[in-house]
Amino acid sequence: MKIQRPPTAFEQKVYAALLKIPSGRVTTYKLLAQSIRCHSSQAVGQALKRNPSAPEVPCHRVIRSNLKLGGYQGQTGGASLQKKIKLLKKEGVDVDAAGLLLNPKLLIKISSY
DNA sequence: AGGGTGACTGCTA
DNA sequence: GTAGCAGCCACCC
Repeated sequence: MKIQRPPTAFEQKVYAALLKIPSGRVTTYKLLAQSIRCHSSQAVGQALKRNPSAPEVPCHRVIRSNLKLGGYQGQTGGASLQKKIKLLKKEGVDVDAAGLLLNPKLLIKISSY
């Protein structure tokens, strides 16, 4: 079991950007990183993985650049992924059973300015 | 202060 | 389409 740490300024930035994503829309780790002035998508992934505000932050709206879902609830595939898929479909995002985004037009760029 | 890890991305074979 | 390698930033021990 991993201990929880207070969210850093960077993480809070990531969560703030995440909350800007409207319902029925999704974004990639990279776009999210750029919106917060970060040139690394991996750092964003770390923040989401450490995401202490699980359901408060719509981390399920973030997918990989290959149009496939990344992970969910600290896992990179498994039952949690299926849950994520269901959630996205519920919001109007069509995704394949494998986690592939069937409608890339739903991808948006966040504007923090 | 130093080293390793990761819910990533891009290019090449 | 799949597989391997390198680059990248922030976090953790």
